[in-house]
Amino acid sequence: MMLHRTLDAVMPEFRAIFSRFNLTEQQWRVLRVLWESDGLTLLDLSRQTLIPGPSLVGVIDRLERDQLVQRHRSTEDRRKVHIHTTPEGLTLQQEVSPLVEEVSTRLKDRLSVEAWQAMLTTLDQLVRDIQADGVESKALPNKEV
Amino acid sequence: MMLHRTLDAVMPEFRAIFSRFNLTEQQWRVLRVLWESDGLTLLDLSRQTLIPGPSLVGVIDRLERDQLVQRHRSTEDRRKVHIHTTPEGLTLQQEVSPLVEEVSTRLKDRLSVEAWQAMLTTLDQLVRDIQADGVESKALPNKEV
DNA sequence: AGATATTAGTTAACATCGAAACTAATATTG
DNA sequence: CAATATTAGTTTCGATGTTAACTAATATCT
Repeated sequence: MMLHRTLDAVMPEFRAIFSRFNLTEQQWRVLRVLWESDGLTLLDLSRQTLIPGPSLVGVIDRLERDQLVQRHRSTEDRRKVHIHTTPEGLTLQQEVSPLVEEVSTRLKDRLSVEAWQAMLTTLDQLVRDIQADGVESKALPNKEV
Repeated sequence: MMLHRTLDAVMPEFRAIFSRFNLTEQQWRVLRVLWESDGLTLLDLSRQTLIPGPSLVGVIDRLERDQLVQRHRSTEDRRKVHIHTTPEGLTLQQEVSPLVEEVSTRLKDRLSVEAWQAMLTTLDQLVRDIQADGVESKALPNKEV
């Protein structure tokens, strides 16, 4: 529950930025990843943004509607769809990125470097542990109990 | 983003429990709080569960539909609506609580007590800091910059 | 090859979130 | 007291999360 509370406290600052540019949080997440590695497939995007597949479809729909990205059906494997940013999308990055960076830095500066690092390590450890177990129990679904 | 990732890793274990009893995460949050302090008003519930008001209306609607809680319009201040659990709701607690407890404990045991405590402290500190600023900037909205 | 399984993307149904507006009731103020 | 402000709850709209099913395309296996 503490995690929820923290997100509730932290996110509004970022949303304030996004809404100024008519972006949502996950639209930003998608664009941010695409700016690093353009042409990702939906599945890869889903993994890197932590946005579930079905939701991502809608997010991409709206980004495409707003001319910020484009869908390109793969020619070698026609199941796959690659997402590419547009010039408009790239321009947007130049405007938004500095603002996001500034808020991030301001947040980090509230805490000591050690506390921040310790928290990241702890969270990361927790995630790894759980996922290690998760794989096990998914790999052997019948062996329970 | 690390917070998102952690929630993504942690929550499925709990949802597995809830879905077994046809509960959603926030239905559980509401019931859990009500079991501690019955008859809370919607606003208080919203604050304690971190569920925004408009969403809470729907959550209560469905809990009421499933006979787990009841709405009671206050007589002294007819704007207020108090939410009370039903016998069915209380019964459900007896069944679900131990399971949730068990998973919580299992999660905590993955980490050292110090790491766990440090993380809670850090998150709490972050939230307090932000909210301190937030109050300021809301109290003096024009004085920015 | 032909049936079957798997994968990538999508759609559907339902619940929730976020922001804004709206109603009813109570409080404040001139 | 009447106009106004505030408060509690609700509704609405657009976007997202969850789960399950469904389509199209590719891979596997007999």
